[in-house]
Amino acid sequence: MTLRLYNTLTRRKEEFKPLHPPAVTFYVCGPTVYDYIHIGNARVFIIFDVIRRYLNYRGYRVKMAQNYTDIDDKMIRRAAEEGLSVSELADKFIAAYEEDAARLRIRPAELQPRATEHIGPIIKLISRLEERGLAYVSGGDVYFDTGAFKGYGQLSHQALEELIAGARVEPGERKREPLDFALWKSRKPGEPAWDSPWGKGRPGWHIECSSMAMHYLGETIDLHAGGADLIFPHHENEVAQSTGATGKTFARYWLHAGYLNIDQQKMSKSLGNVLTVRGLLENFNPLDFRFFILSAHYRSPLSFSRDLLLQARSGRERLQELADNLYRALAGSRREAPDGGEKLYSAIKAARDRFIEAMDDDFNTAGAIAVLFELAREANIYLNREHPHNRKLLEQLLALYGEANEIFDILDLRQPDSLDEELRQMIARREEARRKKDWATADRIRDELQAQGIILEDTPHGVRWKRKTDT
RNA sequence: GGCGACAUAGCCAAGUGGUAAGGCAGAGGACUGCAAAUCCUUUAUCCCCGGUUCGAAUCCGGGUGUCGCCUCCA
Repeated sequence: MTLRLYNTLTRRKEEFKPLHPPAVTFYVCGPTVYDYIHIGNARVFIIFDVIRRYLNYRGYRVKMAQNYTDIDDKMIRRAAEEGLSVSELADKFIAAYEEDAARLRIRPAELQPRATEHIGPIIKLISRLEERGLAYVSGGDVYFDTGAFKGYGQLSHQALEELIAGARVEPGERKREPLDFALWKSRKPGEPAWDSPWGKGRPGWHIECSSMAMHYLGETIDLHAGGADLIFPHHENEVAQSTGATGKTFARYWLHAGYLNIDQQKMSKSLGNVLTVRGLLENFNPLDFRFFILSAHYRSPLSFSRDLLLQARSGRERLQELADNLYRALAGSRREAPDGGEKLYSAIKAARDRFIEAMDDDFNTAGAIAVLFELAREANIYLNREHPHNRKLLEQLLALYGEANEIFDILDLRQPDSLDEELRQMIARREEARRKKDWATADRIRDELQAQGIILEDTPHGVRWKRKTDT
């Protein structure tokens, strides 16, 4: 089986062939750290977190870099508003990002470079472009000469003339052609600045990603990813700069995540419909959000609403319920207990194959999740029927869900924790009342427990408790 | 205006030539003192009109609708 993925550059699904397997180099455009991240940002980071984990699962050794843009116009503006220096602002929101990402179970990339810590390599890259006649100085600024680079528009699949027709020039820019973009911006009063061959100034947005990607991952990287709105101009410009400087392919595969929409519209600051991760997590479980994100294909637009998230939660809880029950059953399981025959073992094997098949097809997470649900039904049937349970079978089931969870991270897989002595006694007293058919007492105790966040379920195999999930 | 994506049951959603996965919600049933969980059953003229094909949700053409990029934006 081979992994196929959709490459924005060619607009088709291609077989994934890294340059130096099993090594894979993967660059993801990270946040500009001028504010808390919103749930649309979170979608992108979750998706590429999952893709990266899946590649590792498939035996690749992924080296991932995700940058922090800690210097640009938005940073400068926001810092002024907050009364902070640009670097203080960056520190604040990098810390906030790390907190949010951790709560969403996004694993940090191996490399998390900051633009301001790589001014040297950035300047070197600009110089290379200058030497090759692809950059020019105008005022104190340096611009990329898009007209001099053959192949501009290859990623966004736009003809140069069409792009020019739509392009605008901001006041104060000194570029020759509307599509040219700043590699280096000369210092304005009060702005942070670094020394350079062109005088004091700061890097443009696009050059930092090219520079850091090549600095850490090499001049040709395997995967480059980001949100769909980065295709143009950001990634187009990265292609131009990097290929322009080295003459080599910059990124072999470009992956782009679809938008997360609210009210049928793209979420954006200007529309005022932004929901931050912090705001979301005040009311929702991070795992429900991950599950929600993974229930759609990563390239499709996805609508967000409270209702849809609640729908996702109900589904996720079914899988969580199964996982908890498997662990509970494991505690009382025996090696020689009935395992229901070959049927379930082959169902587990088939599930693993189909899971991989779905994920190999351009990371079809929705299809892969469906496999987990189908196996869940088989597993539930077994859990309801047999007692005690066969240890080996339970272990194999848990192994399968464990593998899937190592990629998706949508379940809490854990041994059941224990209850306080007091609560245990309440349950025992209720059992006693039930034996005496004293339903009033039994129900009163059940209500009391529920008030303390403990939900009781009377199953054919005895009473079972679980903690009420938050939010 | 240019480029592009999408349109599958009440809702979400997978599915690129062989006759519609999965989830949520609903209905009925089993189990249960009740509840919960679970299991069983049940819900689709695949946006419209043409065409190609023995056969199309899937391919082609034309509509209609929604969204996006072309400007900072994940």
